[in-house]
Formats: sequence, structure tokens, C-alpha cells
Amino acid sequence: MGAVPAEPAKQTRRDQILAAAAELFARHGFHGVGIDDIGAAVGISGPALYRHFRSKDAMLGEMLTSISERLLDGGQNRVAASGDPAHALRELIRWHVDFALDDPALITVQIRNLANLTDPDRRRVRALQRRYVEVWVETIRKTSPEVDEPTARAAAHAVFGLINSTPHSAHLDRDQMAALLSQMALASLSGALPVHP
Amino acid sequence: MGAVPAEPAKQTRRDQILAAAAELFARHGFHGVGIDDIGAAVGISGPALYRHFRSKDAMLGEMLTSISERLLDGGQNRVAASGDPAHALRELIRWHVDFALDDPALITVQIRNLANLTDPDRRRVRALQRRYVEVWVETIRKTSPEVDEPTARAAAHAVFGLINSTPHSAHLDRDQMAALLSQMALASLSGALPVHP
DNA sequence: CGGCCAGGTTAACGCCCGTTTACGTGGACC
DNA sequence: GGTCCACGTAAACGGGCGTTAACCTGGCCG
Repeated sequence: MGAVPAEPAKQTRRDQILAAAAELFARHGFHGVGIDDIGAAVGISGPALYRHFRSKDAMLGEMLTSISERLLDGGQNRVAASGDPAHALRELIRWHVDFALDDPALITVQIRNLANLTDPDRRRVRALQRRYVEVWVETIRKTSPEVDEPTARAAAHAVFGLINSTPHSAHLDRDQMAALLSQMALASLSGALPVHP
Repeated sequence: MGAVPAEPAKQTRRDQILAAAAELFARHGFHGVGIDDIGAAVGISGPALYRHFRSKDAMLGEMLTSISERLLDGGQNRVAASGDPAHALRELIRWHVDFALDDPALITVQIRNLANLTDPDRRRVRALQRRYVEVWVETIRKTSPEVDEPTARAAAHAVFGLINSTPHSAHLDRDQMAALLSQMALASLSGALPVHP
């Protein structure tokens, strides 16, 4: 034992900061949080953060980019590992529900603070989000082929809204919440769209 | 003709400012919009706004309070005018969908900028929102009595999230969007909860 | 041992922005 | 026709906050 923990340690520090910042951004909004607040949340104070990030904007950029990447990767993997489209759709729902329940702060930040991103960062994040939506759109259209693409896209956004409502309610225990959201998501799709042959 | 248009004119000015500010707040966030931007949007410039509002915070406060009041009033009226609970639920859905489609900026502001409110304003708005949620909860529980209250509340929040997704997609025409959202909302409730006897 | 660098600290700078102040101006009303 | 007030304007103030600078320190490496 005692392999080189050099890189992990470094990662841990940055990630610790990002996690704290995410929590704060989610609660008070990007501009509602000062650099000193973030520092205080990890036990160091103020400008020390500039040893780890180029700027406050860079923190948000990295945060949102990694969220979008995780969502996309997870979605693609679930679909790839599924057989028929109906199963893939259930897996997508489960994936998104788990993500939203396990990291409500990240979900909140991603929804609320897109506008505070730097232009290039926003482009990057937008592109990743679009690809994630496309994964859903394709899966939806495979389960109900007669649905046109714009409708499928709107339906996907609606389901995201449904699942992402988690940070606003939360007063159910995790498993009940997961079951409820999954059922509602699936019902909203299969009940409102022409369903599988 | 020629009745006293004194009060209406005053209202028009304030409302014009509020509408412009809502649009800007929705797009850039409360802190992302300067007092000068709001002024410019209505053709006057900068501090002239202080002839109409005590402060920038007061603008947001008035904006969110009136949104919450409109939502609550509309919801209560629709329920009161409906016969059976199932009909009331459909009316609630239609009401919320119409609101979200007609005033996407207001919806966005209300979701994104609660955190920027003054403490007393936030309390007021929160109270109004809670009452609105209660209208939904009661209606849901009348249509499916065996659902417990926390579940009904979580389901209501989920439906709000679904319907409020409108500002993020929008690329369908209004009627199609209204139909899609209404169907999905209704399906998510009746498909996931033990449904009417 | 000696020096380097990762990672902190505090103090100062500078800009952005909400708010206040002092000052115009045109129309309504007696 | 003079007065008043609603509504604007431009300029100055002041605080908050992101960022930079200058300085310290302890552990690793040669």
C-alpha cells in the first residue's frame, strides 16, 4: 500500500472547494456569495482560493462543465447498456432521478446560474446539455416513433423540470421520492405521447 | 368617453417598468441587471426609477408578490368554479399552463430570484406560494384520497417543475405546447398516484 | 543543512453599481 | 400668467467585492 496519493490529494482540495461553492451558489446565487464566504466554508480565508482557481468565474465554469459531462456520460452509458428502448427510457429516468436526489445543489446551480457563465464556458456547457437532451430525444422517439422531434424535445425538457423539482420539495424520504418521481416521469411520457406499438 | 384616466396612467408607468425589469431579471438574473439597464429599457435613464420605486429590492419584491398573488387568486377561482375534484384538477393544470406560457419571464424570475428578496418580502412570497401549493394538494387528495399529504405536496411541486419548464424549450407553437404540457401534467398525476374510485 | 515551492495570510487597490443630491422643465390648475 | 408638482437628468458619493501584491511558513529534496 502507499501508492502515490499525490494527484488524488490535489484533486481532493479543488473538489472540496467546488463542493462548498456549489452548496453556497445553490443557496444564495452566484453573486450572492463572496469569495470570502467560499474560503470560510473550507477553512481558509479569502484570496487563498486563487492558488487553486484563476477566478471566481472559472470556478463556476469548471463546476457546470463537470456536471454536464457527468450527466451526459451517465446517460449515454445507461442507454448503451440497455436492450430495448423502453428499458433504456426507464434507465434514463432512474439515472436522472438518482443524480437529482444525490446532488440537489448541483442541479440547482446548473439551472439557476447558466447566465453567470463566461461566454465560452456557456457555449461549452450548452453544447453538452444539448447532447444530453438528444440522448433523451432519440430514446423517446424509439419508444414512440410517431412523435415528431420538436415535441419529443419539449417533452424531454418537461421531464427534466419534473425531476429537477426535487430541491424545492424534498420532504419525503429518499426512496419514496425516487419512486414517486420515476413513476410520474414515466407516466407523463407514456400517458401523453402515442405509446409503443 | 373621457373618464378619469389619472390612476390608470400612473399604473401603466409602474407596470411598464416592472415588465421591462422582469424580462431583464429573467434573462440576466437580479444582480446581472443594473439600474441603468432597467431605465434604458423604458426610455428613461438611471436614477429616474427612484421616482417610482423606493429601491431596486422593492421592485423585485413587488414583482414577486404580485405574481404569487395572481397565481393564488387564479387557482382558487378555478377550483371554486369547478364541480367535481377531477374537473378542478384539470382546471388548475390549464390555469398554470396558461400562466407559464403567457408570462415565461415572470415564471423564470419567481423561480430563480427568491433568494434575492428582502427577508420580509421573502416571507410574504413564501406564504403566498405555500397557500397556492395547498390548493393543489387539497385538489389532488380529493381525486385520490388514499395519497398522504407529503406525497401529494411533492407531486404538486413536480408538476410545477414540469409546467415551468416552458421557458427552457418553447420551440413548439403555443397551442401544441399547452396541449402537450397539460396532457403530461395530468398523466403524471393520474398515472403515478392511486387514481379516482 | 539549505533552498525551493505549494499553499496560506493580510493589506491595499480599483471598479462597479445602488443610492442621494441638486437642479431643470413642462403641463395642470386657480 | 404665475405656481406647483410629477417626472427627468447629470453628477457625486460610498460601500462591497473580486483581484493583486507582498510577505510568511513548513515540508520535501538534493
